[in-house]
Amino acid sequence: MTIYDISKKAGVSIATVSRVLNGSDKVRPATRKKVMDIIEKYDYTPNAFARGMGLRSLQTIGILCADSSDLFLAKAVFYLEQELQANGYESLLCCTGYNLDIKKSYLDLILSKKVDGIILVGSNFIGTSEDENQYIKDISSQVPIMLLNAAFDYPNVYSTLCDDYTSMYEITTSMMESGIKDILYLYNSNSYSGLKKLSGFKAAMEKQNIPDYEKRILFYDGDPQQMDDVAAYIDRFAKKKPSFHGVIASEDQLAIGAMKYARGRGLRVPEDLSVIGYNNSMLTTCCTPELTSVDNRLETQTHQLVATLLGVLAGEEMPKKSIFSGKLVKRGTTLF
Amino acid sequence: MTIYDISKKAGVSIATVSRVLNGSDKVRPATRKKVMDIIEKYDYTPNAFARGMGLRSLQTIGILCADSSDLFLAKAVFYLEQELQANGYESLLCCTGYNLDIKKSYLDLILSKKVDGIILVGSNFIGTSEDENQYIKDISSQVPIMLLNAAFDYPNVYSTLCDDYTSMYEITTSMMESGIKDILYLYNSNSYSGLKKLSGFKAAMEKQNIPDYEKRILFYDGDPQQMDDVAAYIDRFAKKKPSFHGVIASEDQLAIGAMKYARGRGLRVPEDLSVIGYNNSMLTTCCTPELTSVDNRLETQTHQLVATLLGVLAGEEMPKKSIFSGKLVKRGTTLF
DNA sequence: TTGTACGCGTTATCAT
DNA sequence: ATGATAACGCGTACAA
Repeated sequence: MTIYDISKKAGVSIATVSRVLNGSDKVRPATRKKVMDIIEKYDYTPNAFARGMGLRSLQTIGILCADSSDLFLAKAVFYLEQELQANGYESLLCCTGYNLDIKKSYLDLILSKKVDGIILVGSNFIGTSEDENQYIKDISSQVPIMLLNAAFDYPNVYSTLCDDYTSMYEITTSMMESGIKDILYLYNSNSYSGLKKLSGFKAAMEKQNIPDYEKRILFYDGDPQQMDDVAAYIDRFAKKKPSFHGVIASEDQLAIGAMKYARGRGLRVPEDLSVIGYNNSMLTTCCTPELTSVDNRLETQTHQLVATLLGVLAGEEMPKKSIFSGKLVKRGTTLF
Repeated sequence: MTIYDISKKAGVSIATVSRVLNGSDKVRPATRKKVMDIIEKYDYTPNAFARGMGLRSLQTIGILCADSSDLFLAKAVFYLEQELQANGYESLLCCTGYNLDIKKSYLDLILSKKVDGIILVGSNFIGTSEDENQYIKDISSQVPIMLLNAAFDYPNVYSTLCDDYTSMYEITTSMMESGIKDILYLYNSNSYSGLKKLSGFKAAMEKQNIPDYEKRILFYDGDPQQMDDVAAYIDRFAKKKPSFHGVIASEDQLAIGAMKYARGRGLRVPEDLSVIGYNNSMLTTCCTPELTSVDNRLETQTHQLVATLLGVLAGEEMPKKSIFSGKLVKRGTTLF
């Protein structure tokens, strides 16, 4: 069934069928009904490829993320897909892994599929050097690039993120005000967001003139899903480095690892060790006591991101950068 | 840049350019090089829509799942996307939710985008009645339908799954052999897989002639991510119904809820209460003690599913049903 | 080995 | 309001 077949059976031209299909108001109700009847009778659906060719678009957005099974990224992808779906767009998902070169090549690939826009999910797509981000500049001329949880200032690149710096500054300060000044900062990513969090922690420490706080900054280089490895890593650190009575982690998974460490040492949480995670994932309610964590308003972010994208595609001028503040969700691993 | 521009600049016809592009061997090396140089010089990429029209395919597979942020489904989607990507296919992701009518409409939608095949991720796409599954029959004539973690016998429908019935039968039997006969079975889904698990449990119970075991079968109707609600639900059950010293859950999340229940009651796990989960998700290592669970070999399943799909698309005859046995991963919540 | 010409199914631009 | 027709860019018989 093609538009020609329909037009013939309905006794009109293909132009009229096309008008009916695309809801043009310049068609007589009687004609519309006649055409619609035939369309429904033969269960006709326009050919997507031909349609894409005419419209230069298949109403598709490319979603790139390093690992869609990651707790945080999976939720982001889910929200994004829902929002896009609700607005008539399909989602082309592409999991790139964390290697930069592979990311680049996938970006080219997805671009060749003629997507209307590209969403880069997670701050690991943005590096610190101009050089690392060149690949984004290269493609931004072709389609709008949306960044979730990262920021990069460049034409046709739009950023939506949570103010991780301030969140981290505030929770660090809160913990110090509760009396715990020797805080271990545990992180595992030097992504855009990862570095923002780290500087938030540092700023809070310096504000309170905590000496040698850098010695309590610990980078974990393994798989964060291996909680036991995280725990063992902290344990090794604890054996020779300065003591600590609080842990702030850049991710809930790492915080869970810290709780495992505490349990292994016979330390009570939160009495002997306070712990704060980040992302407010479902893990926070899986452990005992439940984990205090930072909610980075992912759903708000994804909603705003898609709204911005739709605006851009409609030719409107949209904000280049949308920042939301995070929110501390207090549970059982902290005293305050 | 179109194929015409390239052909003109290279001094050949578009047919030759097309041949070079598609790796035909019927083109002289010198000509190939000449064309390739121009292509690279102008960074030419064929228009995907026009290409799709000619080939009647855009090398795209539709992946449908109820909720891509679900721990299990997210991992499945991730593995699938990786496998497809590695074989030159893109993934069109579509999250449908659990409502049947919505699933149907999304299926039509994704079909209209001319995907080469459709993967239904998760057993919730298959109902018990013929009527519920009619929508699958309707579309199976158009593209191959791949089922992950479910089975349905129909032309052009291929199933890949784990033998949940046997897994559940075996772990139930194991727990009984360890001395625990009063086992609470906790589940939250009547999907294909959910019912298989349930009958595995029942069969094991009947085999050992356990009286009144049905009274210890508990259906939880809420959000499984709310561990506290699960715990409270079990607690209410425990107050008036027969006692139990073991819990087998159809999902890790429910098992975590059971552990929360135990902690609330002051019961020791596993001394006072044994617990087994299902899916072997990352949650198993987040709790204390770590959760014994069933690994349903998701990666093996996804690998096989994609292999089967590729075979079908290549016109080969492939197995209609691939079943893998599960594997019990013993951790700290069981005595055996 | 290479080129010509047509088909693919739409949308868009003109006339009418 | 409706129709005829020209793009759109590529793949591919078929011809050379």
